[in-house]
Amino acid sequence: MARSAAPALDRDRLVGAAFALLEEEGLEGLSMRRLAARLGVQAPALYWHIADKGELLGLMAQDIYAPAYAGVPHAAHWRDWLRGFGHALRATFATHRDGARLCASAPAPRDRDVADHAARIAAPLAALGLDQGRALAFVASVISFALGWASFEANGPMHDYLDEMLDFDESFDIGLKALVSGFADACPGR
Amino acid sequence: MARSAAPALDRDRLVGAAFALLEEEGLEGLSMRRLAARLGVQAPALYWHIADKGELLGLMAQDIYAPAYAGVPHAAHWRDWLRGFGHALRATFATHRDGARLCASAPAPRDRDVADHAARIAAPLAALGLDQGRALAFVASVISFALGWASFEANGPMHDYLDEMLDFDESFDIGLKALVSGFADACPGR
DNA sequence: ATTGACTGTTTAACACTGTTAAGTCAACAT
DNA sequence: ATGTTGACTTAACAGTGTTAAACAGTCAAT
Repeated sequence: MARSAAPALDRDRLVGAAFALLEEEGLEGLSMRRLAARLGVQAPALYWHIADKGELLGLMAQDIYAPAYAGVPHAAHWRDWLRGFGHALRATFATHRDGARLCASAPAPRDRDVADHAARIAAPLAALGLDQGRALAFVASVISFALGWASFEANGPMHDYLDEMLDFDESFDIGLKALVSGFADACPGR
Repeated sequence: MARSAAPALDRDRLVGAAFALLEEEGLEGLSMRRLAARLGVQAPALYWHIADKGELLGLMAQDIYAPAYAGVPHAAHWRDWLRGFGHALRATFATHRDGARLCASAPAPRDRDVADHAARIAAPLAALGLDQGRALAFVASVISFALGWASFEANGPMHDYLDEMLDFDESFDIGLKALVSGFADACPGR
């Protein structure tokens, strides 16, 4: 069972190299052959460790989302948490080149338990007194906004267009604040 | 100058066929060769009419955005206009298969006049009394939200995940309402 | 010690992709 | 009749994700 021969390649090293390649070459340059070359190996070897490129992108997307969830500062109200989450998301998208485009095009894993996954997403908000339905809807909204914004911002020519007449950071903050504080209307009490 | 030989191919027919192909095969199946085949022509012939695939996608994106702008019902307040715009956007994205992903990946045209373009985007809101800076920021926010939401929703496995416990239409509406009504805070007077 | 299984990788190949260069053929102007 | 130009074809390049088959190596059992 436990083999002693060092395989020299595993999922983690693979994903790590993929991120390094992404940083250097962008999403277009992230090809299986180049990734293999960087790992000193032939392309088909990668398929021993992952099913296809989609799975690789999925793993990378997970590694982009995870720190966003983890990096939300402690919050006393679910609205503060959502704002923190939004900013954390945007920050993570910005740290990895083409991060938003990657997350937008990465397929979600398909073997997971649905209810479990949803519960995990909604957990931080549920802990702050929000029912799961609203929690999911709000999180989905914030993710959509951050993802859409980052895609928008990452669109080269579009960026140059708006850069002269729009402060991206400030405008994102305005939009996020508006979105979250607007949730109050959809929420009884509080 | 005016040739009488029917060229049989022009930009409009090209874009039209591209949309038909998109509907049938999805964004992945939208290749230059397949598009050419559908037009009864060889692939390189397309390059007589467009510079590259990016330009084709850009034209298609324009044809997706345009009816969204045109389809916003008359509004007395900029907030009503923004809500109408958001819904129109989502409707257009939904009309064309992979519409959101297409718009997210299509490059913006690069020869246009920046100020002019921005002015045109902000015009409907400016007419309702909003200064151009805020108008651009708000429109960008609504586009980002709708785009991100549609990308989110179009992500197959993710959709199946959330479909059981999330009403996409209703949740989008909640988010959009929240976003737009939240803009009031960023706005003096009104 | 030899066999057999299993892991991890290689080589070769398939069916594609976007795109360019060069050639072709009709319609027009001179 | 000649040349120009518009619109297209054929051939090709360099690259893509992915699969099948072959091949080392290392392990467990015989």
